[in-house]
Amino acid sequence: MNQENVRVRFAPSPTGFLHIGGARTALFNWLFARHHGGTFILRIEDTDRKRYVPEALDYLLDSLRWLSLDWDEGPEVGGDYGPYFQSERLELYHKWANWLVENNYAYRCYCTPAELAAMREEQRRRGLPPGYNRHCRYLTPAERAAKEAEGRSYVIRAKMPLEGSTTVYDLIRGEITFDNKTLDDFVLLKSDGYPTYHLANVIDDHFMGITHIMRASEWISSAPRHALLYRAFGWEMPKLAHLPLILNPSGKGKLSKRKKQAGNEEILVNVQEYRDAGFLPDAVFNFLANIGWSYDGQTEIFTREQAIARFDIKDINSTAAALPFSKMEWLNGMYIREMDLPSLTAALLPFLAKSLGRSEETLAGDERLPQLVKLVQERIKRLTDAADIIRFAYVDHLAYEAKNLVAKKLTPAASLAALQEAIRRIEALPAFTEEALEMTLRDQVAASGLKAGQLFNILRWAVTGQKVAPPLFGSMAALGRETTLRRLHEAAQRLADLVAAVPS
RNA sequence: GCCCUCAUCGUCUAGUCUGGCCUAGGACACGGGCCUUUCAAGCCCGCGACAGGGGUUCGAAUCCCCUUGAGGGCACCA
Repeated sequence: MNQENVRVRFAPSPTGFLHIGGARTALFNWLFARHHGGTFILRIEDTDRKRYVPEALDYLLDSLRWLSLDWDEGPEVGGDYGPYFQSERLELYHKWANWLVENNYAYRCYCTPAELAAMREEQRRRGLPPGYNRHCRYLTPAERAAKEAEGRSYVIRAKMPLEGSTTVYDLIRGEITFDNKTLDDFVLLKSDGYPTYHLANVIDDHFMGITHIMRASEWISSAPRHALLYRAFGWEMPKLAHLPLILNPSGKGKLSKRKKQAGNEEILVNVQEYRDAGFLPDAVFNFLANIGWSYDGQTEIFTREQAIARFDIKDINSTAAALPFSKMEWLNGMYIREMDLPSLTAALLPFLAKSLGRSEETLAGDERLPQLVKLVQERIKRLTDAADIIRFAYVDHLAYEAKNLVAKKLTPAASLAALQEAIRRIEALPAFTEEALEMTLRDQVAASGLKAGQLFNILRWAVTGQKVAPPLFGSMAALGRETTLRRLHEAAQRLADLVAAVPS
């Protein structure tokens, strides 16, 4: 095992909700840190003031906590390498940006956004590759002094080598070489005094003692820029691992925050959407761990602890993956079936409350709830599926057509007779339990020569008003003697009316 | 346009580094069956892939090259 003290970070920018791909990145970093007994750091990259969303930090922390991805250093927990908000580290960035200028690795650029836009337009029109034309790199001292005298605002750009090549080593992909000619003089420090990702990330990773950088593979192209910065500073670069992208379910394009729909299939992009859609955090964790990484190529379901024990960067895939959404549903169902009743009930409460129009307190106090939850456990994939299945227990009046009470291959009159016999038996029951109900009703089937399905279908409609419902005896038991019998009598009345209306 | 990356069932993946154990394994989905009072759950069976072409080798999914395809990047965003 790795003896070095592993320090990794997840470094989101607070611009909105936590993207499921971001969550996967966080998850892999977390697994890696936990596997090595290292440190998982949360760093907030809030250097883009235009896209900054104040509430985003709360969303981020909520989502990470929901997934139980606890961080050892960062917001709310502190640490010895803070501050963990980049907006509070501006002095550091200025210091080192200036150092780069003084040591001829960077220069001040006075080009205005308008000039740059014009330049880009020109490049586009002439079919040239986009990129800064290095205008200010070649300013004479006099020109430079003049710009300064004008008091023009400036950015600091990296002075990239014009020839040669830069090779980075990726733990997942091996060596990746870039021709330096293709690297433009990117911005390090913006005119508003905030650093760009490239500068801040290198400085912070260095001073925070980061040992491994695990980030999405969309960053591969910037890796040589970062490598060159490390070289200029004379710092050792952390080990790199670029994680495979998560694609849209269609497999076309990376999973974007905007595309919410692919055909009829819904696409859940943010972690909170998974929660709201009735997914369990453990299931989402398990699901995410299976994208780009696999436990052993055989086992689909595993605990966090098992994943931690087995996690290794070397087993991370290099191939981009589409989200297997239907597998997410299956997995969630598996987790639901594994839960104990009290946990499931607690998890279900907010969803039931919302859908059934009752308060959580009311529902929690309903003595029938445990039985109902039990009925639901084997037939839901998402927590949101439960309400419809047990809705029959929360309506005052059942709305269904009387003809549904007529069993297959039976006349209305015969159906009525069967129903009445069932009522007689149930009323005679000394104890209204699932077992007692089943025994006497199966007795009736045997004695009457009816098919089980014939009798039970009549009763299901009578008791739940639904074609599809949970198992009959359990449903009756959950409903209770009084409600069950009342509904049975109502059904008998409807059937009687039907028989009277359609004599045959 | 330029640079970079990737390429196994519809999808997620194992196998690729260290060629032979691969007539390519698992899972989801799909189809069929069993069970069964409906719906589920569970169990069983089935369908289904090494992108194509060249090499290297006694032997290639595994190594090399080319083609094709897909994706990412090319901002005073991260």
